[in-house]
Amino acid sequence: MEDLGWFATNGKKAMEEELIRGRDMANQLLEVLTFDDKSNISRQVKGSNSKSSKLLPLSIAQDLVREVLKSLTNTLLYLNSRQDSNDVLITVRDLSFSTNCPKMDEYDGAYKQLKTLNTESPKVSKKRKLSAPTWERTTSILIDDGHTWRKYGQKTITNSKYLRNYYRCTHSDQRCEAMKHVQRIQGNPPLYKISYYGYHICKSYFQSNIISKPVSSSHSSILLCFDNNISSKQEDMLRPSPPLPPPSPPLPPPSPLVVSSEGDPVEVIKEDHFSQNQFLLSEGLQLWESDVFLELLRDVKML
DNA sequence: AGCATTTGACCGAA
DNA sequence: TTCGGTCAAATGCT
Repeated sequence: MEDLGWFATNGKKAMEEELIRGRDMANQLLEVLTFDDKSNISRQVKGSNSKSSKLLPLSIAQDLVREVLKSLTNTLLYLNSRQDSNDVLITVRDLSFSTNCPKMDEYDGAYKQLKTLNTESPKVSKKRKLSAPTWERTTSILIDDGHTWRKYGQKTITNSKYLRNYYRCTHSDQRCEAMKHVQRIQGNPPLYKISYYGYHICKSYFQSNIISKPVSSSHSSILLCFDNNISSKQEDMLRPSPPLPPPSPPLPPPSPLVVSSEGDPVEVIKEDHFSQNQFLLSEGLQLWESDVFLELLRDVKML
């Protein structure tokens, strides 16, 4: 429960920093979007050997979007990790890019009970999980959430023509007990309900945070743990996977939240068998066109 | 070989 | 008894 103290002390400041960072990123994004692509591309292709110059505007913009999303998500996660955050969930619901919501179990009764189920009975427990998810959202597109998930089951649900898919963090071997359920609740336009249970404590979670490459160096040093939930699998599909760097320096202890860093490709559920973690890479830019994204930008702009 | 997915079976809750 | 969540063997993929 000492985390509560940490949270009370640092939460507000951290949220403030996150929001500021998000605003900065949004501004940068705006610049990129209004940039003359052609001239920019030619300049960059010929151009310097600076790190950023290797990126085409599209990539830059994508990175910025990720940063914005990360920032917003982090803030929401902060808010959502407070006990009095009932109203925040409404905001979260609207943030279709948002992600898995790792929460301290101290804050989350549902998770606590789930954890109890998992840890107190070493034998196989097939108890039905609590109905209250840690985090829930409804979205028309399935966004990579920064974590890799392993599907462990699917069920037909009564009164629903769509299957419900069950996923758990691939790092369950690290005692990471994060899980998520994905169910399509509407066909056309597609609408998915995603429920997250528990939070990530796996290493990759920290790693992804640390290897995150800040677009703007000025705010890159925020030492918070958040989870932006972008599946690495999707990342892999987007960019030929570079080897992960060695584990980075220790982060603050069982941190409340975590930021993952990279890629926000669109996560797509297969129409037919609902196989998860299938992503439309080339459609990463769907983000740009989606109402959700525009709404997101609007929100950031208003900060 | 190692990891992810599929799928039928099992189990507890309602 | 039904339903939903999970397990685990079989299978597929890289």
